[in-house]
Amino acid sequence: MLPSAGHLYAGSGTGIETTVTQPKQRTIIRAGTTVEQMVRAIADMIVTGVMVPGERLDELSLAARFEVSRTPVREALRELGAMGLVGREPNRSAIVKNVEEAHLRAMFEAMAELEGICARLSAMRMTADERNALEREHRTSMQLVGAGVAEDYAAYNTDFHNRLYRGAHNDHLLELATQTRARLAPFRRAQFRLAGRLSKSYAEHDRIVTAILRADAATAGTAAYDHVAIVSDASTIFAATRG
Amino acid sequence: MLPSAGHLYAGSGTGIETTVTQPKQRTIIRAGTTVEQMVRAIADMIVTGVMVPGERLDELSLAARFEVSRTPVREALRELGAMGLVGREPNRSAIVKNVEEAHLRAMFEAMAELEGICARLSAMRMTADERNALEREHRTSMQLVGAGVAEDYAAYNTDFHNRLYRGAHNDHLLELATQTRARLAPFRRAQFRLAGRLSKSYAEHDRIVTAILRADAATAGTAAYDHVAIVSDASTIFAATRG
DNA sequence: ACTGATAAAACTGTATGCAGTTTTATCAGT
DNA sequence: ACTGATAAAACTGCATACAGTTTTATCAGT
Repeated sequence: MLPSAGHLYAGSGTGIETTVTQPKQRTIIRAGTTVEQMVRAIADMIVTGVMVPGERLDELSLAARFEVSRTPVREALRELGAMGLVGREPNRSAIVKNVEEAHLRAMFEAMAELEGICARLSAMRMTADERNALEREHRTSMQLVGAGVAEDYAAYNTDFHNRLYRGAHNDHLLELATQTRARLAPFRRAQFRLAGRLSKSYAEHDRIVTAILRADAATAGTAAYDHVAIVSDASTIFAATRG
Repeated sequence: MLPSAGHLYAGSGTGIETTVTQPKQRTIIRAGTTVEQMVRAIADMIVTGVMVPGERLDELSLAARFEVSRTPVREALRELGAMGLVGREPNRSAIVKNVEEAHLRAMFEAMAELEGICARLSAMRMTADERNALEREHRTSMQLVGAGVAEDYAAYNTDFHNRLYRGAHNDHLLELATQTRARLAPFRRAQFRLAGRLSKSYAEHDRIVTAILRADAATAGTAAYDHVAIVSDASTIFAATRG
């Protein structure tokens, strides 16, 4: 599987790896269903520029490429359509959408606002247990920074942000944040490959955690907003250089 | 098609109408593909409570219900999953996601935050034309309040809020707001039947409009937040009485 | 050569079939 | 009666097949 996209995964930490001989345990990484794998793979190819905007994604070619039938390909394309990464019209091939500058910025801006809200609400609503867990995990993550394994830190990072979303104690907000984050995932994946980003990220997290532990809602909100805004900047630069 | 959901469309304005005798021209309304129709039909059934949270959506039953094969059903379910209306896990039936009491409050809170953000950004970013249009429409709506036709005011109200969402000049925020609003729609509908709600709504709009015209972002944000929060209160009361 | 009609190829939309997984029902052992 | 094992039924994931639509290639008429 993933014949042409394979190299994308070699060091990207999505951990798909489909050596048939190996049982698909892989701790918690869970490769997921065929369709999920394809969604991620294609999403990555789109945002990394391997597939250029306007490029046709015909089902048969993709099926051949991923060595599956057209059925899962169709489902993957539909999901990518819902994610806004590909355009779809009846009886026409799906085409790679131009995730152009403007919309990317919009998504990051929205993400920043959402994270800000979650952090603010977390500062007000997190239980003692949640605060303790947040602090504990945050401290632990320092070691990951030292180790410099981007892959591990990315996994922790996801966990950290999910804690913020859940800490707001608002299911719908959690859903909106998760959803937006999922859409930005492919853009963010490339992020941690940048030098020095890890320790900066940790410092930013620290500001957020400290504010939340102090129940300082306003500071937590702005800190979280800024954290995303920074990633946004770095990411748009990346997007600009690839085009 | 749409055997059980048919009545939903009779007066709902989604304009699907599937009388087979009629050619599917329908100007620009475009019924769309089978899958699109199903997505909308199922989404409506979920949101209107015809399908209750936790209910299993097994593919075979749906296929029978809509008189199609499982393939389009699967694609519809995948899209609904991406929309967040149904939950999906590998090898399990899709299930209708929760829209219960607690979640309802969460949705209103999230909606308030989103409206607040949109109003704030609108105050900063609306073009002169947008501001003028907003003011003009707002003034016109006063007559609707006088007439007291809740239905007409509701239509205007939707328009007003959409202006706010668009005024933020952020596609993704527009999407999140629209999506959340759509989910709350059924709960909000009963709102305007409450006595005195119309003129109160107008007054609240007025505060928002004034702030936006003055480019007073902070005031616009809080005014919009409060506007939704008020509707939320009235609505949760309603929700309590119906259950 | 150039346009327009026409046929072939390519491709999407949907149906159906099979393999593997999960759920449900049945029944022996206690 | 009640638990746990086991077999049957139900259902999902994926593959394949076919019908209908769109695109491309070909060729007659100018």
